[in-house]
Amino acid sequence: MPELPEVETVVREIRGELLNRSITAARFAVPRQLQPHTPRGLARAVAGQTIRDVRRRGKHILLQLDRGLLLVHLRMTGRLYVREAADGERAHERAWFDLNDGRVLAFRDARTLGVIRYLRDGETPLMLNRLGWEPLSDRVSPEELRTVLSRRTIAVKPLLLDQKVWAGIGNIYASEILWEARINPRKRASRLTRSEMERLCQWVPRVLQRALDRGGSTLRNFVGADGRGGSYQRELRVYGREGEPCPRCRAPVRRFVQAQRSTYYCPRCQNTK
DNA sequence: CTCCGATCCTGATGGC
DNA sequence: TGCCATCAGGATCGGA
Repeated sequence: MPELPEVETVVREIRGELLNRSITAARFAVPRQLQPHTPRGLARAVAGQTIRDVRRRGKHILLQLDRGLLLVHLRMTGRLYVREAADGERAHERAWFDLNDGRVLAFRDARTLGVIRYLRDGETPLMLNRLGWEPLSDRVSPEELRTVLSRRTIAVKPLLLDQKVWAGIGNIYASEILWEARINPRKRASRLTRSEMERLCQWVPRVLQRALDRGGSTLRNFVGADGRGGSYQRELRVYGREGEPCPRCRAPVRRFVQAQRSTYYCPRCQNTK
């Protein structure tokens, strides 16, 4: 599920169910996902604390507790939702936070690449403090972007996946953003023209906001916290559409691999060398 | 610093 | 049906 629009959707869905509930107990199935904590240590740290706020930074979900922050990163296949304890486990659940209203905050993650951490008050790990701009709330000028990109020889598409630039963009929206901005995904970041940087600053928030408005994208039967899933996947312009006509110029969409990830683009309208 | 590739995992899918 | 290769919405690590 999880790029910024999907993570934000999850946060909005679970927020109301978690605010002012307290965690009575917690259990964890995969110790590796908790490092450097142990399952017992983490359970002891959060038990008895009340959830005061639920928010997002980049792709991280942050639960503000009385004395610290519970951080959840969904990575590739993680999902986070509240269910009735009596309903029983769903497939691949890896962590459970019992709430004082008889429900459970469950973390489901088939590939177990997701991460759960507890940060005591004042503790800010590299994970969080290296993150870049928040796309929906930080206004970024082309000049600021140019400063950040000046020494980056990496291609612009993998650059968008670098969370130290903008935090929250993932593989789907990177392709979508570059299609909207008509930028060649292979172009080196430092070589973008002034106009391309302007378009990037415009389209990064626009694409993510539009996806958020639709509740995010749901691919391969993954669903959001409430089990309904978003609808934006139907509106993806190029991602997953190899061979289909570009919605702008009808040229066939192409797929190729950059930094071990698929990139989709239109060779005609994004051919700016 | 920046970069690139390998790596961590499991499950779904498609070809034979 | 079974087997195998490939792919997957992410991020970190080590070496160059």
